[in-house]
Amino acid sequence: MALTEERIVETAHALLVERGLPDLTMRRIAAELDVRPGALYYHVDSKQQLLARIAARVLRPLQTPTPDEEPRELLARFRRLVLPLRDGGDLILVAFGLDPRLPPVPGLIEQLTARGFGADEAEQRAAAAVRLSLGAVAVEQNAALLRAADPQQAGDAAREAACRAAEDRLHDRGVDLLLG
Amino acid sequence: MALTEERIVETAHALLVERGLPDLTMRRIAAELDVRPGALYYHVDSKQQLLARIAARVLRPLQTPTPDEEPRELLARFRRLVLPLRDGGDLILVAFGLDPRLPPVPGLIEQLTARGFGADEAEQRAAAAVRLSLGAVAVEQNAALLRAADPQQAGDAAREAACRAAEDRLHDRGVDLLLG
DNA sequence: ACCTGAACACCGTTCAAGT
DNA sequence: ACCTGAACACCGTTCAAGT
Repeated sequence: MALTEERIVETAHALLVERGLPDLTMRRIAAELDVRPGALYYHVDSKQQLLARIAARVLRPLQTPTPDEEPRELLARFRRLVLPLRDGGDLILVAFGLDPRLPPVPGLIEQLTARGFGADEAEQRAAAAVRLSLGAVAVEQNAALLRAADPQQAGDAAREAACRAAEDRLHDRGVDLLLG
Repeated sequence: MALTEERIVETAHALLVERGLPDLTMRRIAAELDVRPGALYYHVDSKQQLLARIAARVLRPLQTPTPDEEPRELLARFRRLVLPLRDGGDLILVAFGLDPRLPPVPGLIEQLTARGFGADEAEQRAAAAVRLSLGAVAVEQNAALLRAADPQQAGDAAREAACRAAEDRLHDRGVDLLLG
């Protein structure tokens, strides 16, 4: 099958889901596609650009908006999308640097204006909420990685669940304050 | 002069301030200290651990608390400390994964309780505010790097200042909502 | 047009051997 | 105890040459 940017992004996305961002190297992606590393650069400018495409793909489920979805539910979906990807927060952080109007921001603004916020107010609150979610996810993922690496805490499922629950509450609370 | 962990952290911190996180390699740090790369590993467990020490050093000015400092001013200082470091947000994000009670969190909690918030409430709001700041700084730094790399926008000082001002307002607004 | 082969200029980390 | 020399197993990226 011919190599295309589409296929590269697809394969890289699958690799991200399975192995996480640290293992997402150009050489591994090439190997997965049975191709020499240099071949990727005929279809893709750089790894940076490829990561941006992958991030957009990760967030694609948020682009088809469930109509009248509550702002906090939209953000919760955002969070659930990014959280399971190892170092996924870092990836999406880069993507938002590139394009601040990535999902779920436009949908969020729409819902907030529909709920009576002014245009500027809705825009600011949406941007702040996404930044809070991203910061929280990135901190949480780093903490989880470190717990996994620490032999003292590794495999402690109860502790893991407690940390997750605490971060969930924190996130909900912050989002409520920003969007309430 | 004898190589010590202290000297390594000091040199690495200086290198971070001058060149940014992407150029902060073990090999460069070693070269700066006129030593072979392997020598660092006699004093430091890993790059990861070294980065955590550097992050703590970056945040040290926040540990000596200006008495009765307004919560938003404390967070503004946090932001001003991290923002000028190239990819500094990423570094501090890792550090907070390691230790969620890094400055300015303890001082922030203290100020919030002094202003009448309950202990849990103060803790949650402080954590949320730091996560918002970190997410905002990371997004902003990535955006600035991309603008600098884009020949179309590079060197446009007016646009740069406008972006900065917009992010400042966004940050202040978010912090007010979380700490108000 | 599309890909290979091979290189360039790097990484973090380890470890026997030297002092 | 502390450091060097040298290697190991990787990176992203480029580019002449092949098809």
